Amino acid sequence: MTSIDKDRIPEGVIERLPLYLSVLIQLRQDGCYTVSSARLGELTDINPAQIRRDLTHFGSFGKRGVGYEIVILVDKIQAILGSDHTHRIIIVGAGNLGSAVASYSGLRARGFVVAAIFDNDPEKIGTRIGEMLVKDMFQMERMVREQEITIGVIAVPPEAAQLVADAMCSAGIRVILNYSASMVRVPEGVMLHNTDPVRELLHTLYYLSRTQNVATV
Amino acid sequence: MTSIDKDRIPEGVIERLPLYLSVLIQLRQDGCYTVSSARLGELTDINPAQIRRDLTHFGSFGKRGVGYEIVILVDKIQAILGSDHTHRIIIVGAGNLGSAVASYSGLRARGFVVAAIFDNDPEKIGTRIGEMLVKDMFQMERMVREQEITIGVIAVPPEAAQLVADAMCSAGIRVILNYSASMVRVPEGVMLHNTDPVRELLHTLYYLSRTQNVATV
DNA sequence: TAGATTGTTAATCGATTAACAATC
DNA sequence: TAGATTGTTAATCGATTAACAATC
Repeated sequence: MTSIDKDRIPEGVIERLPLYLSVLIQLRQDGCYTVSSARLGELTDINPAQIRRDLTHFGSFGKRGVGYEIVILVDKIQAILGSDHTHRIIIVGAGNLGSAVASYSGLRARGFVVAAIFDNDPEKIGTRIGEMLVKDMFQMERMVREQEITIGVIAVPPEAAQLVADAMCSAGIRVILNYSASMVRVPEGVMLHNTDPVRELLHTLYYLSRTQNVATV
Repeated sequence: MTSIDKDRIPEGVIERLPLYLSVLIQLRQDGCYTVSSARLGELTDINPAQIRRDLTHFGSFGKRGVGYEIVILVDKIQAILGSDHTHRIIIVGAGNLGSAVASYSGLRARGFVVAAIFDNDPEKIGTRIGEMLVKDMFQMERMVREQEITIGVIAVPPEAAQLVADAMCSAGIRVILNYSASMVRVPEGVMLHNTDPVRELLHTLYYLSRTQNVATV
């Protein structure tokens, strides 16, 4: 009835774009030039019609009879997501989890650079993770403000998670990826991803106990 | 039209159950006894009507005019998911990522026990992660078979991920949680979760660049 | 009893998919 | 031209939500 939110994109579409991107980048590495929606569908377990429809929300990037040129599609999706330029992120927590995130090879490959890692443990401050010095937590707010960093990763024990989240929010962080075992709350306007790995295991457990076949995710 | 898959449960429902469970366990810890769907809705950012509807797929667990008794609901959801008993899992990869997963406090709390950690690096084999000895990768298959372990976590560098996945599948692992930066393929019947943290960052990036308000996830 | 909240129906909404004309 | 595959419409499907009677 209204014509206003004509170009609102369904959340599901946005969730699938990064998946397409992963596969496309892999294909590009493998030396492919074009890919059809049918092939993309195989690789992602997503219906080819859906892939085509998802993409048309943003334009028409393919050639009929041919398929999609991979480098073009990569560029387009990156532009849509805003990953066509580098994003600086901070990590709070220099334990195993923080170290794992910091050295995660997928970060750099997709345009994320770790600007700093913070901890409040005197034993960790000053040590190195890869080539990066662990900084004192009290420097976090200033650095986020000064360098206008918008993305923060929480990699601390559950007791400390909410405190860290609060500090991040007041410093101006706009996206938080929370890896701690505890759920945190953030003010309106801050985007929060509670990525609790166990939650996924539990989800899968349901299907395991029923011995059903399920699409891989 | 058909009456056969009358009690098929939508995937979305199963995905939300672990979230309800997390919140309920937290509430129980805080000393609460009952909770209404309205309150659960606030805590999870899910519509109360949806919560009630989700639960009725499995029975009616609440009291009208009162709400849900937390301990009962926790039990019920755990029974539905199959997390009412302990599950043994293995981890392959004893680096930072594997160590982080192994020492993740949320595992034990929700019924998962790390049965073993494997690596193929001689420098790591024999060392300890927490109280657990890192075992040689070549022992993995036998142990999985003998102890009938069904859940495996991949925490190795991307180059090794597919090899590890193959080994797990042939050993009889039925659920794989892949934390490596590379996508793996598994045979039909094995449930795979590619949990690529960067993919979530990319997804969120879209909303960041648009400065839209989005429900937290 | 009055107030609250569930369980459940029915309506809405939106996403997925099949199908096919357009076109490379 | 013939074959392939996109872009797009229209149909289907399923999930979300509002509303309310049941009942604690």
